[in-house]
Amino acid sequence: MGFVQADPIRAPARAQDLTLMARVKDYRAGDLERLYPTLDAEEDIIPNYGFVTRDVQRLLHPREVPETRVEREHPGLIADVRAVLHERGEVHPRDVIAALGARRASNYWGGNSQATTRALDALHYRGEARIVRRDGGVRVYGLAPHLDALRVDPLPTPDRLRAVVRLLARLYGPLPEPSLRYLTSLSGYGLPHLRADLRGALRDALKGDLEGERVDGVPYVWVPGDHPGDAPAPRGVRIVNPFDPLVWDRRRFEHLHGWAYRFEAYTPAPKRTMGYYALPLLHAGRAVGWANLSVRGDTVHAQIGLRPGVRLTATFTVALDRELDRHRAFLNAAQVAVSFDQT
DNA sequence: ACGTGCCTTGTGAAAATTAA
DNA sequence: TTAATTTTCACAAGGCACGT
Repeated sequence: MGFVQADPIRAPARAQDLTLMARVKDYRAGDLERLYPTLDAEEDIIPNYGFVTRDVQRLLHPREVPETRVEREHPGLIADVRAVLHERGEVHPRDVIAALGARRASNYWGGNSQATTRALDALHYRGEARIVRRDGGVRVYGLAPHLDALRVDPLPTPDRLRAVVRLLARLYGPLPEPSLRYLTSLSGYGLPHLRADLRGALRDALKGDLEGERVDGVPYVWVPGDHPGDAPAPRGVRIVNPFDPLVWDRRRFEHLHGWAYRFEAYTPAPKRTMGYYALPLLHAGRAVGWANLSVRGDTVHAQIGLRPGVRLTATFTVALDRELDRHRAFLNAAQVAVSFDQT
């Protein structure tokens, strides 16, 4: 995949775990965090925050970063945090609070965070630090000599840009051209000084690297070898997370499945129609509804919503039970309790 | 109390398309 | 060729589930 998007909300498991359990045999919730130090994995941004291989990370560095908000709000703090990191070699956010004191900083999403933690994040963004592991989901920071080396000997910029667009097209394609444009612009956060060139790289890819066809008048694109007609017809039921590449592009979802899936975490509770963290549910490749999963005690509670007109055939319920049992094992639970939303 | 992530919606600007 | 209209793009703003 090259990139797996991270999200910490456990409903029922972190997004990265859900994405991986759909693709890795016998994957269990928490495996990525547990095995991360032994894997060819880094945390970085393309097109969003998540986990990348080092080959992919080389496309993103060296990164020329404009002044971040925490640097503006707390002049000099990042130098102090850098000094603590270099002195210890490895720090948990609470170590830095202990060393430098607690100070508030506003974060991008409108909330408050510890200023020192924002500064660690800024060092990571700048390629001056890496995530060495997570401690119960909390990032532990260390030095990043492999990124220092890239400052001296970077990949050629045109190669980096071309590979970024190809990665997006491979991971999220086949997909509508405007969606690839959107993914490319989002990736500008991972390559802030190459934003304009990224647009050019997309133009070049559309003329050269990628293939495409119109579907119902919508221009779809993909990397050579990924022609949608070549994929085997999917079978069974699959419950996937909101950030899975299979459903990430809401435009494609709506075009292919005929209804709008929405991530409703930002929707005020009374206005939600599916649920805070409803997971798209597919049967034989068609999105037929959603699932809200939670673990209480040793039981996975599955609340299933179905689109109008979807019937509970024997084929469907057997396949659903099989999928829920996969989730039960993944979540290390003993049993499953299923209920259906009234529609 | 804190750490952790981000998608959707609204708005105005720009670009593309169509009409004059 | 220019004006009008439609479509696309870019940006800003905002909240919460869950575990420690």
